[in-house]
Amino acid sequence: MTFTTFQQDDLKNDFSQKLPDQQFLLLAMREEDLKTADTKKPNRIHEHEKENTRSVCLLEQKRKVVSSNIDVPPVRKSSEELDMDKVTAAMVLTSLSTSPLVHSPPVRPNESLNGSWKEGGFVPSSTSSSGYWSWSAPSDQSNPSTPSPPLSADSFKPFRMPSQPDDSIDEAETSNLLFDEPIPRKRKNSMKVMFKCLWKNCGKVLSTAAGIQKHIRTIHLGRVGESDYSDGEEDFYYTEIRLNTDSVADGLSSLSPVSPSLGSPPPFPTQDANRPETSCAKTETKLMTPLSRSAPTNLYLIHTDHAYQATPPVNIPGSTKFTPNGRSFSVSWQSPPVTFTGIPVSPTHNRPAGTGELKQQIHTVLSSPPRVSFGLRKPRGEGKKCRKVYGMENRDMWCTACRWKKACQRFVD
DNA sequence: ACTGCCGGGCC
DNA sequence: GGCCCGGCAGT
Repeated sequence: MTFTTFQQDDLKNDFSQKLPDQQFLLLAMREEDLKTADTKKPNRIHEHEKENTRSVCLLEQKRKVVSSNIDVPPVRKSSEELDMDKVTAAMVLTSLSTSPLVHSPPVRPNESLNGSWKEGGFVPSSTSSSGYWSWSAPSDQSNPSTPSPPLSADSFKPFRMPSQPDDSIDEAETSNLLFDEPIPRKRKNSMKVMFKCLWKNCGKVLSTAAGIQKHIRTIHLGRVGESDYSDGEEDFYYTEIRLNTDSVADGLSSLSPVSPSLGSPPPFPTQDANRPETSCAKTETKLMTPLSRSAPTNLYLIHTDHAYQATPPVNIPGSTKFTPNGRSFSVSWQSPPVTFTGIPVSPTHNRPAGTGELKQQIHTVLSSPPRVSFGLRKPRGEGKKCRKVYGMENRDMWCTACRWKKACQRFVD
């Protein structure tokens, strides 16, 4: 499997020729978009969980647009259509980018593809020149007998994708969304989706997202009394696991993008011909744009490493590093039956505000426990301290802590 | 430069 | 544990 890195300029032009034979997904965001997303308070993701569904719907809608172009390749979209794409893409990006957990966008083929699906999958779209969605056409059809769309309804999973509903999205800020389709289509019924707890030393696997969330909530987050309440934090600590019963690893996952200019966390789309799913890794920065589709046998785990993260990124064999515009991110993958897990970053990180520069990298890590990085140092006390109040000359009046150059105990902030 | 205080050493 | 201080980092 290979991924290709595109520069911003590539996206503006027809880059279809540059597409590798394999699937890939490329998502581009404007720098402003990323900044916007970055400056949002992490906690906000917890405030709009109910918007998750909306995010998913938007994705589907977006996908629909894509598919609509499939059969009409070189035809340019109408301006109205383009506008809609813009809006939709912006909304999707925004909502997804704020989601710490990157789940692949569920898409219902029947609805989103307008019946234009062909057995082989997507047909190259000419819309790439418009900076929108673009799919690469699979070169072969792995399963002619199953002319179903790559994305099946039964694979739709209501992943929670916290979004920010009240954040108006400026169409003008919408950037490019480029998708690519995995070439080979996978057979249905060969995958089983499970949810694995990423909590350190846990690894509990449950069959439902709700179950794993509840598990995390009650067991790890200690929210016994509010087991029914979810603020989305538990999303950070579990990942989707695809258990493949098929030995053939023809599925590919796509990867996506990143803001060429900012190096945002690339959305991570993976595609499953039959079971599109979303595998999302949340990041507190909300920069992650989780547009993922998974190949039947692959599950990607995305991890974003911020400058403050203490743990260095882990690269595993079969990974690729992108360096769009100097900003890099890497993606790792493996063939089935290996499972990728997106490692979420705790939303509770102590992160400096206004992180304009997003030094981010996306990594896929195998079975990595959730990593949580804390601020190295607690915020400096702002109030008066013994030293200031009494002065150096009255050092004997200082509290003990101050005398010992420890955190002041008398004038606690 | 000043200040708060962490991390660590010494007793 | 008490005491002290080098040094980092925020202001």
